[in-house]
Amino acid sequence: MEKAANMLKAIAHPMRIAILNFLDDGKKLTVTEIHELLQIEQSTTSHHLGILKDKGVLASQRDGKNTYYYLKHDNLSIIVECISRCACN
Amino acid sequence: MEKAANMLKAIAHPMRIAILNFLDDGKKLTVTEIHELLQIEQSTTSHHLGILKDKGVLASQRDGKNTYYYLKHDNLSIIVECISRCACN
DNA sequence: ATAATATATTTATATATTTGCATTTATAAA
DNA sequence: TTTATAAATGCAAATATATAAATATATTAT
Repeated sequence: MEKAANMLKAIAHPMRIAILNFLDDGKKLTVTEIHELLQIEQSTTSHHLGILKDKGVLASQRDGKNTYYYLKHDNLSIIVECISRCACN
Repeated sequence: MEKAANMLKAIAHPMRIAILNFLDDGKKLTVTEIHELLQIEQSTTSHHLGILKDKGVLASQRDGKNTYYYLKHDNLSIIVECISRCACN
């Protein structure tokens, strides 16, 4: 329950929800790609990704200079989708 | 997206997840019932319920001296269920 | 080894959250 | 009107979080 709260807390941030939206369908993106897509500082991006990874929301995989981040559990997309729907009224 | 983040942030707390677990299947509980179930202060309970209501997660309905709280959207249970499953590994 | 690029970490500051206690408001019963 | 019960609010201390800037580390190419 504590862990569930920490995962949700990690997700519950506009930037991080935006990141998760980019990572649906098993997509894998690098820190730089995300930092360019979201137009936020590289270090801030890395920090957010670190939080998501630390709390078990994302996993990462290094390939040369790049680190690819992706959803650790496919169904986490459902949460974002579901909350977005609920938020629309 | 901002609102979705706020709803998630409201949910993302151990006590509040516990509250939502009690409120599945359209159940309605009073502040006192929840405060006794969770063994936390009445004011703390009320505060948490206020946050959940303010962010659109719960709704309330007064009946005499009691105020009943319940899920505003049935499918919010899914989020708690889903995150709990993901948190289990 | 050096330079270039991609990530990660550290640090400092600002801001927000949690919690319990004391108090207040609202409703019902005596 | 007074009393009892239920819920909400204001306050303060402790704790946690967000952000950006600067710095550090890792990897590849020259």
